[in-house]
Amino acid sequence: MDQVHGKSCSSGTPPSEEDQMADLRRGPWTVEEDFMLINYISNHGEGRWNSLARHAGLKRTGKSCRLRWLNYLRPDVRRGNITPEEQLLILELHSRWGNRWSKIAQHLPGRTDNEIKNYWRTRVQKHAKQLQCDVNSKKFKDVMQYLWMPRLMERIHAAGVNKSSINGGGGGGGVLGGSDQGNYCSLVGDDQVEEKGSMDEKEISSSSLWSESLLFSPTSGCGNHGLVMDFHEVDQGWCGGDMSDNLWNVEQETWFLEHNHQT
DNA sequence: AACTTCTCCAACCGCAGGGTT
DNA sequence: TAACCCTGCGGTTGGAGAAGT
Repeated sequence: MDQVHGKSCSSGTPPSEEDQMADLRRGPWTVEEDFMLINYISNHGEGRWNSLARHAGLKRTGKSCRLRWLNYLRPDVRRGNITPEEQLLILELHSRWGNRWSKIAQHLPGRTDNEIKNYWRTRVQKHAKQLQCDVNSKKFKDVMQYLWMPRLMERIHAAGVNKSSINGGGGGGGVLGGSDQGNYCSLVGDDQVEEKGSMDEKEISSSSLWSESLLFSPTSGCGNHGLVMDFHEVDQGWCGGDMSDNLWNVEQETWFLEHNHQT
């Protein structure tokens, strides 16, 4: 399905600018195109994408080349499943910045804004839909804050314990369990999206978030903030249980919403 | 096996902002 | 300072493959 935009220029006179535009390729990249782009960038570096596209002999727009490079060909692009750490960070940063995908991506080394955006749309938004709430609603933010993020932290914690090499943190931290100020949960509260009194970017470097996450003690994060958090009557215990893939649990989340968001 | 529906993600589009002429 | 170009961002789309019937 090689799509070529419009007519192709016939032999004879050199192609006009219009013809060149009309001859631009669109759609999926071929191996040859990838090779040409990689080769050119390795010799000349990236940037100035329009002229790069011309000089590399690619019948693509500069935009297309840039996108292909940044989202796919760059050597440091990470592929594969989003890890719990990354998921937690995405939820966390999205709660702070909203759909600022590129900004969020800066804190996930090797992940592209496109990938994070896709993750959000295909997983998180879909799940919000299942819960019949808007991703920007208080309800949804509460689910994120009180269910998903603790679950993720629990997973990370468990994984860390299994590896027996958590950075000296260990138990008791209870980042989620403390008062409302300054703890992990507070980041998601209210309708904040953007940096009022903006925290310095350094302040939310991934390393600080990791350490916060790893300090979390699963049992301490549950019963606080005056919210009803006793899920024992719901299948699949809320704290503990199978850590393999229970981030999304519509039943539990519906229960949570029913007991905390009666309308 | 054939068909339909769903999911995921690569790639496109339009727009905004910044730099240059 | 207006016009143009380039880059980057966020939203959206379309197709391939997986899953379901």
